[in-house]
Amino acid sequence: MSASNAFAGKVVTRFAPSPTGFLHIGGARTALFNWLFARHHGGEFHLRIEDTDRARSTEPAIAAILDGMTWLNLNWDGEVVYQFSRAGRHAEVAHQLLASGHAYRCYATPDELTALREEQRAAKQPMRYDGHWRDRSDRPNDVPYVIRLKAPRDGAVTLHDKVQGAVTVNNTELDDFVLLRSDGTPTYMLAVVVDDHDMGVTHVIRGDDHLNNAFRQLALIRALNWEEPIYAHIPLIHGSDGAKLSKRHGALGVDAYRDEMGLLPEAVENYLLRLGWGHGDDEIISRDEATGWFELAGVGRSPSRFDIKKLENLNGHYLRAADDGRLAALITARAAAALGRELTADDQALLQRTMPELKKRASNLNELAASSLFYLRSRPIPMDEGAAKLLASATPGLLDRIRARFAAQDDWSAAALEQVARDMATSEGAKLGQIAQPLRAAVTGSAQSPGLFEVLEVLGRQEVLGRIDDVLAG
RNA sequence: GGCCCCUUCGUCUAGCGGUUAGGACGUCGCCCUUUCACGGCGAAAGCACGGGUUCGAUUCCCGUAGGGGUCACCA
Repeated sequence: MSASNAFAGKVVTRFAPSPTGFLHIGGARTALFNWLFARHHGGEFHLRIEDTDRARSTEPAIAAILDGMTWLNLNWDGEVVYQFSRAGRHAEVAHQLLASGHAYRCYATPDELTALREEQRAAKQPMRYDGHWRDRSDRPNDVPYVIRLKAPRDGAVTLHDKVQGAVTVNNTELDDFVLLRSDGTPTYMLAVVVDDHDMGVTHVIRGDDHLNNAFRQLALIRALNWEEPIYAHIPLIHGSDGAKLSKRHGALGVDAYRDEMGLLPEAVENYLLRLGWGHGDDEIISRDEATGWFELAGVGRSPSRFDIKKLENLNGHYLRAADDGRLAALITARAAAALGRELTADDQALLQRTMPELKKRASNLNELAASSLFYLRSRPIPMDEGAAKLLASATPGLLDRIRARFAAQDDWSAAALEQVARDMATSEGAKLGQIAQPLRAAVTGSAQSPGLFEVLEVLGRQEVLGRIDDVLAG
C-alpha cells in the first residue's frame, strides 16, 4: 500500500502548532494550505495544540494561536485537540509496541548518551543512539528507562511526498528514537503518529523541516501496522537573507501584522498563498478562487523569501477594495490614540464619508489613520514641515485674499469652491497650484491630502475660515 | 560533518523540448493632475556553472558551485 496512491475517501487535514510562542507567519501559511486543501476537497480541517512539552507550552501562546487563526478566518472543524490530554493513550500505544516486540526499554542515562554523542562527534560519525539496550534481556532494577522504537536497520524507505516527490532514506540513517520518556510522557514523534491516526488525518501538510521526521514516523506507523497518511512537506518561508525566518528577521506573531503593521487579514492570506504557490498570472486571488484552485501539485519545492513590500502593496489593494464602514471602525482606536480622545458618532460618520479618498492614499491602517487625523482635529491644527514650507513661500497676502473670497461665497460645494480658486488664479495671473498648495497647508496642516476642494466642502465654511484665521494669526 | 531538499529578473512566480522567456512587487521614465496617491503607458532587469541526451535545451540526465533543512528523554 503506497502513500502515493490516489486518495479516494474523505480528506482530513490538521494544523498542529506547538504553543511555545506566537503564531508566526510560516505557521499561518501551513495552516492556510491545510485549510484550503481540506475545503477544496470538501473535507475537514482540524486544529491540534501540541503541548506535550509542559515546560515550554504556555496559555498565552495557545490564546495567540487561536486568536491568529480566528483573525485569518481559518475556521477549524470540531473541538481543538490538546495533545497533552491524550498522554494516556500515547503511553498505551508505547506499551503495546513494547508487548509486540517493536519497542524496547532503554536504561541509558542522559550522561551516557551525551558521552556517546561526544565520542561520535570526535570520530566524525553520525550522532545516533547505538541501540545498546535493543536486544538485551537484562533489566537493571530501580533505574529509570525510556521506551525506544526498534527501528528497521536494513533497507531503505521511500516517501512519496506530494510536494517533494519520491524521497528515499536508508534505514541506517535512522536510530531507535524515544517514544516514551522516563517520566512516562510521550515524545512528539509518538504523539503525532497516534493523534493523526486517531483523528483520521489523511493528509499531513506541514513545513519541510519535518521531512526527516516523516521517515521516523513512517517506521512507527509500520510497526503499528496502521495506514500511512499522504504527506506534503511544503518549503519554509525564509527571511530576505535566505535563512529560515526567525526573530532577527522580524518574524512576528500574526497579531503584529494586524496591530503594529495595520494589515488586513485578506491581504496576508493572499500574500501567503502566493508564496510558494501560483496559478498562472493571477495575483489578486479571492478566498473562493483559492479554494477552487488550490492543489498540492502547484506548491513549489524551493523556499521563498518574505517580501514585506509586496505584502504592503497587496494590503493597499485590499484596503481600496474594503468596505468604508469597516475601515472607519478599524482605524478608530488608532485615531483616538493619536487624538487623545474618544471618537464620536459624528467622527465615525465623517471617517466613513471621507474613506473612499483616504484609502487610495494608504497601504496600511496606520497610514490610513494618520491621514484622517486632520479631519478630526480641533483648531488650531498642527502644521507639519511640508505645510510650514508652503506657507512660508506663499505669495504675501495670498491667504487673506483667499479668505475674503471664501467669506463672500454662498455655495459651499467642492465645484463652486474650485471655481472660486480658479477665478482667483486667473485674476492674479497665478497657477492654480500656487493658490491651492498654501491653502491646503493652512487647512490640512500638510502638503498632501485628498482633493482640496472636497476637503473644503467636508470641513465646512466655518472650520475652513477658522483654520485660515489661525494661520493668519500665527 | 552525515543525510535530505532546492537553484528562471533584486523578490514572488508562469513555463512542463522549439516562446521576441510571460505576469506581479520593487526600481526608473512618461501621462493624468491643485499636492500626494489611485489609475494608464513604457523601460531596465532572469534561465548559477560545466558536461552530456537530442535536429534542438530554461525544460531531461550527471556533475560542480551556492543556498537551505535536519541530525534531543524540543516540537
